[in-house]
Amino acid sequence: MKIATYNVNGVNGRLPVLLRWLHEAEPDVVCLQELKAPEEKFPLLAIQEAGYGAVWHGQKSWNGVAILRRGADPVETMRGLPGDPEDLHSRYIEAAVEGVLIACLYLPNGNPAPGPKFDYKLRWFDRFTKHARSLISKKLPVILAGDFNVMPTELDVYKPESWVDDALFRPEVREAFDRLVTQGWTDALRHLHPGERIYTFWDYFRNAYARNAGLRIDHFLVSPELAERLTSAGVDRDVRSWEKTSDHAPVWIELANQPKPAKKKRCTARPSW
DNA sequence: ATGCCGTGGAAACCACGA
Repeated sequence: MKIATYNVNGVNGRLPVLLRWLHEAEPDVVCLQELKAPEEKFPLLAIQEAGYGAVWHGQKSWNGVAILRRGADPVETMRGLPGDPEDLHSRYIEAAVEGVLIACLYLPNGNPAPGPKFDYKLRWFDRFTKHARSLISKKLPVILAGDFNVMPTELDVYKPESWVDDALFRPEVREAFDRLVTQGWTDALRHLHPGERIYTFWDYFRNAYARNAGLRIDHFLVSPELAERLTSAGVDRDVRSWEKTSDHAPVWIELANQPKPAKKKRCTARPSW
């Protein structure tokens, strides 16, 4: 199973790019962020014609998240991050696909920092971490995928020294990411490519893509049993060079099919009592 | 390194993004 996450930066403005990439990459599941479209303007028909079912949580102008599934509709299990009824941003949606719980998130940017937007980011992160705790404690296969708006380490930034005061790289945010991962999640891209420079975002200006002045901010965190099933992971960075493209590139992981239940073996171990 | 580009929405500029 191939699962992707892609901050499209406007699902309607980006529709030709999205459809071309779906056709070429053929992911089984896709988490989208920054739809920038209200509920009724999600391009369901075009996505269905491309062979995907979808659940989405839209919002006028900003934010918006969706989960696509090839050949069927995802089974939605939650929309909106729990923990604050006052928070109306569409930044979280969750669905079940073939026994895997997929959480699609768009964590707040948080700039300028310090300030109210940064405070909101930290509060959102805290709520998300609480929810992630409840997911991992269920011992089910879970994937947290999306735009986390965090570079976890210096390796994830083209020029770390110029980002230390930024809301995407400040110590509070990196520490929050650490606390989350420490619950038992595996950062899939980093796990399979330790020490490698991997970017998922390049600014539109200053020729960032050509200079490879990038950031790794789109992540896959997988639960322990899925970590064992990881076979590969990567970034479709070429998509970033297309016309009218997003400033993010699609990121993906592949999971081995669930191993068939082992044949029952005679238990040779002694009972512990 | 400062939103230098890009999107969406409202009103020919503004909010927002990272």
